[in-house]
This record gives sequence, structure tokens and C-alpha cells, in this order.
Amino acid sequence: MRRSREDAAATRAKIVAVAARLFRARGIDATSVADVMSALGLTVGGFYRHFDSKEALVTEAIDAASRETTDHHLAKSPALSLLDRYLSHGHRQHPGQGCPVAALCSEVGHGSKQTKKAFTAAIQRLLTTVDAAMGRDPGADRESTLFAASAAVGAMVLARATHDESLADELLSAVRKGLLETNEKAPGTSTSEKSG
Amino acid sequence: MRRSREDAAATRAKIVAVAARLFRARGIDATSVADVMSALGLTVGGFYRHFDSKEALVTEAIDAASRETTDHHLAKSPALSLLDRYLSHGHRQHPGQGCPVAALCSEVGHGSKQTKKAFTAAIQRLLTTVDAAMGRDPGADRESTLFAASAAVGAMVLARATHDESLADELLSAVRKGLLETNEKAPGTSTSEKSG
DNA sequence: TGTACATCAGTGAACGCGCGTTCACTGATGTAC
DNA sequence: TGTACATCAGTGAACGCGCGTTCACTGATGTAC
Repeated sequence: MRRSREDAAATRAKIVAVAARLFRARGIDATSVADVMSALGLTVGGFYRHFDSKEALVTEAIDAASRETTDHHLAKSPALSLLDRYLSHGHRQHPGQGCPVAALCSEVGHGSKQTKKAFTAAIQRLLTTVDAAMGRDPGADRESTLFAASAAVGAMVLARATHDESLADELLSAVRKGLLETNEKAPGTSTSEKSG
Repeated sequence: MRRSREDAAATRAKIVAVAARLFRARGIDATSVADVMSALGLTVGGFYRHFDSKEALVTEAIDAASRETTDHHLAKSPALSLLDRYLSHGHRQHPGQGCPVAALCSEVGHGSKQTKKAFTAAIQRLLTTVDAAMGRDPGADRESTLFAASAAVGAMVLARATHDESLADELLSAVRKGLLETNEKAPGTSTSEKSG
């Protein structure tokens, strides 16, 4: 039966939100359209009233996850603890609510161009978050930012891929320490770095 | 028809080698048992004379890829150029012959415990390779090694996940530069670091 | 060394299953007058 | 404001397809005597 326009828009938004969580938690291939719809108590047929294909949902879900986590992290303070939160046990164990770049990076490597475009936008947002985490003006030291982002994502991905809890701990804390030291030697140039 | 024991052993080794290449190039889920067998001109039924399941092949293929790339890289000299090779365009564009850790890391995060165990062994081998790349005695500075491995893997995975060639270049060269600088400030303690 | 038989590597078809997608249908919502 | 009709969000079953795995079969290889 037909729903009101508001209901339909709300359903669409819920599909994206649930997909963003499930794709990060279980992987894109491992999450079916039926999984997403049934998590909302809906049947699979209705999905195609909202999206042309699963692929279209993937790009929107990556975008939504990226915006949500960026906004969420930037809203919290102080900025420097952002690094600790990114490299935390909680983030390792709950990819569904965490950074989509860390959760989906190697799966996206085999994906379509559309998916890679959405993922690239997510990387760009991660770079601005890293600048905030380092107390730097956006774009002030691009090489350091790219280096820090690579190290943080690498540590999280490797920590999640091992069953060895102590190796996971070591990876996360080694990168936490390494990035803090880097930042002390070449501190952020932001004039507002201690205001937040 | 039955084959000789030598033929059978050779077939088994070829299955592992082809799987190691295809899993890295296309991903584990995206590579079917039939894909592997038909790449060898064989039919799928015979696969189960050699392996109990696809899962068993996955762990062996990760192991084989890890040993092969580690041996290959350690055999080449000088050790310091290993870092340049790891973070090169060639490595980015040919995951099938490259580091299995970078190729499979986020997919393994959703995998079975057996798969994670094989992957953890691959991470350990990567750490010894990183020590060699930094001209360090194995295990001499574990934190630096974990940090460098995270950064290198992160840069490669992100470079492969984007369609933006210049962003990929920037990621790889930023980490190359960052790791070289780190190494200059806290050089390897190896007594043989300039001998190879 | 020769013979009879057991073994088993590889074939090719089939299995049940879950996938993404399609479609006829239902009935409340939205629109035109 | 009321009525007649078009729209379309969501249902539920079906579609073709590829997956991992199984199985009866073939015939060369390996073994026992």
C-alpha cells in the first residue's frame, strides 16, 4: 500500500543508515539487499522503489558513513583525543559505527569506479579529520596528514585482521605513540589548536 | 583418469599458486573455486581431491603468498630500496604478485578464525621484511617496525582504493618520505645494515 | 618380470542455496475537477 | 469540501545465475603376488 511522501523519504534514509552500518560491520559483498531491508522489517521488493541497484546504495552508504563519522568526531573535543579514539579498542571492535575508510578500504580496491569515487571523497574527509586531530590548519602540511592517515588506517585494518589481541594492541599503541611524537617534533600551525 | 603422485603434487602446488595470485588480484570472495581450477585448464570437481574446502585453500594461499613475497623481497638488494618497491606504482597496480597483507587486509577482517591465523603469520613476516627494509636487526625496535608496517600497508590500501591517481601518488610518496625521515632520526641498530 | 586388482586424480553433471533483480498486485496517498 | 481517478510505496513470489560442494564414473597408476 502506498505511503506518504514523508514516510517514503524516512524509509529511504533508514535504508541508507542501516546499509552504512551493515556494510562497515560485515563487508559490502557479505551484506545482501535482503539483509538491509529485513533489518528494517521490510521486504526486498520495495528496495527498488528507492534505488536503481545495490551499487547505488553502496555509494550513498559510503557517503553517509563518511559524513556521519566526520561530523561526529569533529564535534567532540578536545581534538587531540580524537587520535586516541580512532586507535581505540572500541573502534577496533565496532567497525559498524566507525571509520568507513578503515572498514571498507581493501574491498573497495576491487570495486567499481563509482564506488571508488565515493570512497575517495571519504578519504578526503578523513584527511580533514586528521588535521583536526593533529591540531593543524586544514591542508597546512599535506604530507604529514597523508602519512598520519595512512598509519592510522593501516593500524586499524591490521588490528582487525588479526586474532592476536596483543599484536592488535601493539599495532594501535605503536601508531598512537608514533603519531604523537611526530606531532611534537613538527607541531600543528593552527592558531586555534588549543582553543577546542 | 588417475595421475602419478608427482603429477598430483604438482597440480596441488599449482592450485595454491594460482589461488594466491587470484585472491590477491580480485579478492577472496570474488574468486570462485571454478575460477582457480579453470585457470589451470581443470574442472571444478577435482579440487576436492586436494582440499577439504575453499577455506582450506584460502589459508594455504595466504601462507604461500606471504612466504613467496617475503623471500622474493629479502633476496633483492639493497635492502633500503625495498621500501621504494613496496610503495611503488608497480606494486599498486599488480596486487596479484604483491604483498598479501595489503591485498587482503580488510576482507580478512570479516573472515574466519583460521583465515585470521594465516593472515597473522603473514603480518609477522611483513614485520621482518620491514626490519630488513629499514636496515634494522629483527625485533630491535618493535614500535618503529609496527608503525612503519601500518603506514606502508595503509598507504598501499588507500592508493588502491581511490580512482584519483594524483592522490594515490601523494599517499605513496608521503609515506615513503615520512619513513625515510623517521629512519634517519632513529637509524637501524643492525651491524650489517650496509653490507647487503 | 608378468598379471590381477585396488586406488584415486580428474571429469562433468547435478545438488541446494542465496544472490540481485523483476513483476503483478494491493491499497493508502495525492491530485484534478 | 467532496468525489473520481492516477500514482506509487511496499508485498511476496518468481526469474536466472553463480556459488561451494557432492557424486557416479573413467582409466592410468600403484601394489600384491
